[in-house]
Amino acid sequence: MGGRRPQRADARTNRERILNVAEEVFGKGGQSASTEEVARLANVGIATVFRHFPTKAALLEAVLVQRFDRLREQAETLFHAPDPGAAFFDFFSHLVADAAGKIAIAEALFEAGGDHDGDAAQASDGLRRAVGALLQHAQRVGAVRDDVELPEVYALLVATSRASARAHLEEEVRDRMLTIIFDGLAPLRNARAQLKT
Amino acid sequence: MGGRRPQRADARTNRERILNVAEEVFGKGGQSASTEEVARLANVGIATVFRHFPTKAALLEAVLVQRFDRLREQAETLFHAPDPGAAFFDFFSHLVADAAGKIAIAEALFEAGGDHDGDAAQASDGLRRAVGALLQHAQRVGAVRDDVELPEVYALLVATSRASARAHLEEEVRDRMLTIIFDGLAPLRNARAQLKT
DNA sequence: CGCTATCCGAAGTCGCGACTCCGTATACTC
DNA sequence: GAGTATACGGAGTCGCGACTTCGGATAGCG
Repeated sequence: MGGRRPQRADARTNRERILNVAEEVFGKGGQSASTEEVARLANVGIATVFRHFPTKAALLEAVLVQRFDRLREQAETLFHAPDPGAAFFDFFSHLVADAAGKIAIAEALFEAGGDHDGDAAQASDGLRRAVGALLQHAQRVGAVRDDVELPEVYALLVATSRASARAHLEEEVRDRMLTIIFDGLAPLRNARAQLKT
Repeated sequence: MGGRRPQRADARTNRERILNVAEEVFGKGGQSASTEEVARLANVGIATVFRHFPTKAALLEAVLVQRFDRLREQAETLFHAPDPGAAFFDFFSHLVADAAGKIAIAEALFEAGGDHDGDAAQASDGLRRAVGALLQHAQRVGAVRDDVELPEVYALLVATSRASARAHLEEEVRDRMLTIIFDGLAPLRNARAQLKT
């Protein structure tokens, strides 16, 4: 008994292609993009999609887990960067730029902050933790104000990601937006506090 | 001929009730909330909704126009406030706080920035212009850096509004997020260098 | 090269939500 | 208070998209 044959080669490649196509399709059209379009662009029947991913939600979740994990790994790579300040700001910029045109990802990143459980929420949490570590390192070297905490920083990260996810936001405007936020995160604000009195 | 009777009283009140209920329903559930729910909560048949607003999109647009116009009026009220700096920041905060739980409005505010035309886009544009005026006034009195422009400020406004539109964002975190942005918008970035007088 | 478990695609089913039809009810006119 | 245009509600229709079924193909083992 138990003589289970291994997965067939074509099944494996199909699953992978579906996942990649789904990332693009959901990225461009959001969660409301149709499963049929994913199948068509992957040169695959609709049934094949559902065979590999029992529901549309499962497919979306698989896409998200893949993406979140990838981002988390990138963040972890920067844990031991020589300049933690640059590491933090670079990762912030990179994530926001990366979100351009990735509607579903940005949305999910956003909602996963909440109550939903499941693999995607778990992966999202891992990313959040990694960002938290980057933030702490940056604060330790004085590149970021000590009095800011992860929740508001992450909220800003998510908000700007979502903002650049949809069209109509030129790269230049996005950068100027980030400049403002980065200025707000920088320390030495108290120069003004003394003035204000 | 031409003896068109005026609109009946019950029709007028129904239209108004539908519009108000729709604002709440779309606010809470986003654009994907069903027309049938609007009808039910308004104590009205589905047909009545469609009689007043030919399509769901038209209903949504009516809601948005109402909301955008109201916000624009509030902004215009502040044009001649004694303290243009406070006026700008207060309006920013107010709009973001107001967006809490108003999913559809924040989303639409966002997308209306783009190519869509129609009444909603026009109303959205009016709001944007009003914010631009507040910004200029604030800059004129030195409450906001001179080198920021409307596009990035508006993008930040929209992004934070969207962020607080959905659940999972406590009021405190929202305020801390705004503090960071406001600090980034404040002038005197080089004050610590020259300790401005 | 034949056998079979595995995998595939096309053509369905099914439910949901936007929108319509029509007989009934109600506000307004005289 | 009778007549009529206007408005109403509920029971439809219709299309779309998630998911299933099943006969046919194909990989991989011997």
